[in-house]
Amino acid sequence: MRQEKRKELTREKILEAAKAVFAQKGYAGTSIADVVKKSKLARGTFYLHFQSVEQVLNALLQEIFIDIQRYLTDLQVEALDHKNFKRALSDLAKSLLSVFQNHRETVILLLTTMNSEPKIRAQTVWFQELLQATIRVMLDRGITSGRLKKHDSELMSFLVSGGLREVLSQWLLFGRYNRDIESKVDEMISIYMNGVELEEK
Amino acid sequence: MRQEKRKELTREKILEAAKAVFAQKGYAGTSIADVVKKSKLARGTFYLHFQSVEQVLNALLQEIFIDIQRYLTDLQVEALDHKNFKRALSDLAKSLLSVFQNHRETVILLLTTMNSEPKIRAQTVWFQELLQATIRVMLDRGITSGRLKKHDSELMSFLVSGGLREVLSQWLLFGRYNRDIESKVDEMISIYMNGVELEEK
Amino acid sequence: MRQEKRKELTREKILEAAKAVFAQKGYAGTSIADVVKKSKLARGTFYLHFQSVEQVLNALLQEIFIDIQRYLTDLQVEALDHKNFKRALSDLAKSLLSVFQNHRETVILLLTTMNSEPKIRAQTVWFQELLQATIRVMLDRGITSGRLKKHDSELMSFLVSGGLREVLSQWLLFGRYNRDIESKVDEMISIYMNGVELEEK
Amino acid sequence: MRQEKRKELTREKILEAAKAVFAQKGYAGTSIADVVKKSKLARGTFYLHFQSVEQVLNALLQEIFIDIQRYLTDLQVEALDHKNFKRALSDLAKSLLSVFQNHRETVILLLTTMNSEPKIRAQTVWFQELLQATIRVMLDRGITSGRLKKHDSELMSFLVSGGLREVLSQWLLFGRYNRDIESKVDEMISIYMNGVELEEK
DNA sequence: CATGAATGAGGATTCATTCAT
DNA sequence: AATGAATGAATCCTCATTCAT
Repeated sequence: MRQEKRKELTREKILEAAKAVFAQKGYAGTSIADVVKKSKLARGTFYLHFQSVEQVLNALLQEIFIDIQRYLTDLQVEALDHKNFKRALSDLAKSLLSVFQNHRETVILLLTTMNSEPKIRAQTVWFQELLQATIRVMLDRGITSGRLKKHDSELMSFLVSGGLREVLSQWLLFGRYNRDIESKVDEMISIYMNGVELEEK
Repeated sequence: MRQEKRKELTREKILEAAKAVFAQKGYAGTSIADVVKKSKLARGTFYLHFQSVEQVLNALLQEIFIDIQRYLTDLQVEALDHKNFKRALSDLAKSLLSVFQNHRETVILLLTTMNSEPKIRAQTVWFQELLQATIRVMLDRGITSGRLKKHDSELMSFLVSGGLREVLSQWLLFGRYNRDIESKVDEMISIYMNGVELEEK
Repeated sequence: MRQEKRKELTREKILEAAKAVFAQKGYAGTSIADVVKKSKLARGTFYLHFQSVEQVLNALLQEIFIDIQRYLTDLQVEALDHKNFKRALSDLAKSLLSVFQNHRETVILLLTTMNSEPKIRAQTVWFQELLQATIRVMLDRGITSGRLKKHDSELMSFLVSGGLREVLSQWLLFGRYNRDIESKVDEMISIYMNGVELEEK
Repeated sequence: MRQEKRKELTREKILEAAKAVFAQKGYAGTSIADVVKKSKLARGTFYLHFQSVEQVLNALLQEIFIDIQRYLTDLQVEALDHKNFKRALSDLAKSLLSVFQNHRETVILLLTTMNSEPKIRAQTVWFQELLQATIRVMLDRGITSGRLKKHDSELMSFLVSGGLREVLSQWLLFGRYNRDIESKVDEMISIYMNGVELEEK
């Protein structure tokens, strides 16, 4: 029993080391040797836990995936039934942001890793697909219930997930909106809901 | 004089070979050896023209950069002065798409390369920044002229560029919208302009 | 614990291989590949122990340096206090020669490597400087004690170390004096002590 | 005829460039590419004049060889017949030094190149051999004429050439004796002639 | 379970050399 | 005679992977 704990601890060390190296050199630029050196473990030890750097990336993304998935499924349920629709959306978005905040390093890893070469892409599509599916479900419900215009909900989900991703990048990668991220979220929602064009009288 | 032509030709061969390998293995996965093998030139010849794969990427992106920049600056001028604002936007977006279409392979390279590790990011930011700057100028003019709501034009530019990028990815990377890309563009514009929420009566 | 021994053994193999290649091709002409081939180890193994051929040279010279230094400091102490000065000098010189004899290959390496390009020179100056310093100390003591003429002891140390080096080269590099090296040493001392000019009567 | 002059000029450019690169990187460390780059000529041009870096070294040493040889043969003739023997030696040594002074760069090249690996050694032995032969001839004449003690003139020539070489190195390589080289020469001669030991009364 | 020395395949880079212009 | 683009062998160096301890 104690040996298992020890093993788990070593695995954790490798993940931590990998996270640090990824942040510094980027995923594509890190070798097993890099992770081993950072972890201060022996070269052979790495292979007892992972077979490749890719697997480490996978394990890291796995962790955040579960969190995000839970949040989204939990929250989307209530959102559209709520009387104050925008308010519900705003709450959803903000709590999503807090999840990202908690996994800051991993989300950055996700952002810099998404859409790169095919092999890695396979490990990250879930993020976009999950986001897009959630948005789409909400939109479809909104359309069905007569609250939203009859737009192509798939296209709409692309626009929103893309916009969200860009704002996320600006926030986590480039340090913008460190303070007023929450108020910006409300503005985003307002734009998607009501558009930017002024009505002519 | 003919020798210079020959050199230029060799350079072109390397760029073509690189484009092909990038498309197959992704940027991060391609070695100088790969490019050399594909180009069927000698190993040493590569170093006569480039120092690293990164420089090849750079040269490739350079080409498209000039095209895109010219298009955007040319077109943005007219757009907002036009009487039919949406129509002007639609035209702009569509001609931009045709530029992307012409540089299909390079745009894919750009999409899969953007936002990856810092070193490469530096070579691709211009794309997002150019796009965002263009959008922002248009929005600011729209706001000043009283046609658009007073939203944060920077935030708005993030949303639009992000949305556009995602749609581009879906189109060029995943083969969606091969036929009706043009009609989708009009729908996108409509969403950003008027929002998705139905007015309550 | 046995693993460390194994490592030390491998290191020794590399040093031996290097010594052999140096002797055959000369330092400047030997590549890492040469040493690896001679040692029959894997290419990567070399880098586990050294970073460059230069470092190997260094390690080789280090060994002899310690021996020579010990001899010189041990012996110089007694020499000048001795009643029979020439005899003491002769003993010192001869035991120094025996050190050189024992490290034959490395001394040859030293002789062919000294005074070459700056980078290597830095690793070999100690030899000349050590020799010259020792000689100088002895001379200064001889002058102070009134046994030697008041010549510039630095200049004198240059002459003696240079002469010694040349004789060494003739002996170890070109195979001269294989038998009567000892009697030659006495003649050298005699020359430095009493000069070559006959007194006029 | 003019073409020959042009060719000679190009050859000179290569020699000059080589001299500069040798001084900076040392002989062993310079490639044809280095010399070509420094000379600002085309790669192919090098091969019209030389086949290897070694040949360039050779050409460079050739120049100084002729000068030195002439000096030595001219001067040794008179020296020993002179009434004031030491004075004659002193003159000889000093004019030799002035030859070295004029070929400063090449002599440094010679000093850093002598006694290195076999292939190069072959090109530089003439220097030591010439020096030693000259010294030996003088000594032998001195012995025959009853002016010098009956030492082994070969051994003596090794001592003197070695000492001279060391002093040369100190002077040209390490910048010692920049001013008083001439007075040091007289001291050297005095040492070799009369020794350093004080006569007991 | 953890260690780290050794391996050798493979990619990066340099260099002498050729040859068409 | 001079040029410089192209060549490919040779070297340098890193990396994932194995295995005895």
